[in-house]
Amino acid sequence: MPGEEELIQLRIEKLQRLQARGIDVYPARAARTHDAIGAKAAFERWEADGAQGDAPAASVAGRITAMRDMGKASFLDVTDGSGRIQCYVKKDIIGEEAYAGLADLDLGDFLSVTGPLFRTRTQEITVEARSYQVLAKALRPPPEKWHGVEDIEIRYRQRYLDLMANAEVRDIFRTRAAIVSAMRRHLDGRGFIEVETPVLQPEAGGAAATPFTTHHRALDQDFFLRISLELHLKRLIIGGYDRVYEIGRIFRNEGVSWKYNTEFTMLEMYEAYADYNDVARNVEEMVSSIAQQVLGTTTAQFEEHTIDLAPPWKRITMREALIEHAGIDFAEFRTREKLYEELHRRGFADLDPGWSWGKLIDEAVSHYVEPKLIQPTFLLDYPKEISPLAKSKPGEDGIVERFEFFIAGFEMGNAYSELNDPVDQRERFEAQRRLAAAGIEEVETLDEDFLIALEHGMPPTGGLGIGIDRLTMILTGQRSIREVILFPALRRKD
RNA sequence: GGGCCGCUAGCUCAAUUGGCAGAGCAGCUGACUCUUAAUCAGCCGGUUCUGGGUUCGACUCCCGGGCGGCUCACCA
Repeated sequence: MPGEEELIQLRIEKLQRLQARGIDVYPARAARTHDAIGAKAAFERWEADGAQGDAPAASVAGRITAMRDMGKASFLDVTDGSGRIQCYVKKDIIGEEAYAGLADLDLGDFLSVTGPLFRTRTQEITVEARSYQVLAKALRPPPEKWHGVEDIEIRYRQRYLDLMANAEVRDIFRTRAAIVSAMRRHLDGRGFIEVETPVLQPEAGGAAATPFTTHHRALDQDFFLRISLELHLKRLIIGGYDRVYEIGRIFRNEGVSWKYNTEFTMLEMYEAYADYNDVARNVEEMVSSIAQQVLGTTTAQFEEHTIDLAPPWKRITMREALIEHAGIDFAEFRTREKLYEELHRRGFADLDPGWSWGKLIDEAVSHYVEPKLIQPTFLLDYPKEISPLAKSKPGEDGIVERFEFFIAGFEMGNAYSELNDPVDQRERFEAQRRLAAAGIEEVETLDEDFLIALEHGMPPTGGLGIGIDRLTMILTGQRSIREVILFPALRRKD
């Protein structure tokens, strides 16, 4: 019979047969004494203790992931969150009726099996079923047992099938959770407090990106989904917390690619009385500590690269890096026009004449430098025009105390000695506004409410943002950000 | 948004030059009381992403549309 509809119909008929026998196919409670791994461990302990007396018994519960029918005995594989355990159902032991009932079970159903543990001839620890209980009937067939789900569209749209079929995928998201957990431990251990700030904001600031907009009906006012966490966290520093962080989702209404997802998770942390050098030390310690806890080592394999995350990481200024990798000393091209001309001469095709000097430098760095930064590297001292929230570097005109750090050639995070001079900050916002009028750059919007906060006084502060998705990519060796986001943004399919 | 590639059974994949749309897994029937990608025999299963066109004949060629991947652009 089976097309999809027929397969579903057959399962519904089985469900109805079970119900006709008075069986609750979706019971509220499950008999369960051990998870799969725990049951095996219990049996091994009993063996290690000399196998005295009766073997331990267990109730295990999980999804039926394989059935091997031998006629008057069957083997079922039951898989739960801990792993897989085999169950042996023998007609002589379980009885005629219960054995016949196996016919109404399907791959994908949830089942609880109860009985003593034993080792089969091939030494596999197995539950010898004395009884079983249906926990939930599945109406659709699971993915194919050997190849699993390979179709990328199914994997993303129906992630549960991907997780069901592909253990490596389950591991990636466990690792992601472990990364975030280790990150919290690191920060909590250093006296940072975790806070939550608004996702819906009247101004979306803290980054140069296009926000999503929405409308609040009761307030009859438009809101933006946040594009960074920065400005609210600084308000908390102003309020008197010395160390704050937030791990939160942010949203940018821009293109998607292997390294950009529409919504992504960022850690931002702010530390009063620290500067960007202090932040850099904290970053390398935190990331290497996370790797040690999650991977058991401070090296990570990413494509063909072995990444060494142990501190200290390389530090190089943007100017030095451009000299080293491109032979351009931007000190020799101090104006926008000269730099534009030089890059144009070098074959940059898509330069916009409206771009600022800083934006042009950024462009050159993206092209010449970033792909070379395979081992963890702090790229220091950015142009002021593209860093409106960072403090100027003393003695260096047009440069601010800012770094981005790179691993495997792409950006992981961004940090500054935060600008705390409210007059300077206002001028920076105004300069952004002028840039927006002159060119096509995405710019920071002026946030008057934030400026008022700054005018109340903010201590010298070091701040940082890290893309958690990207860090997870590095630590799990994944080439696409969609492989580390459970439900990546996809176009709706109708 | 541009370019390139992909879409065939529930899943994983075939299909020669344009010539009857196939296999494995899953499912169904039967055999089998220690199997584990169980095995053996038989059977069922298709809007070939979608809408047009060319042709005696289209999974295959042409045009439009959808979704996805890669890439470029955009983007901290």
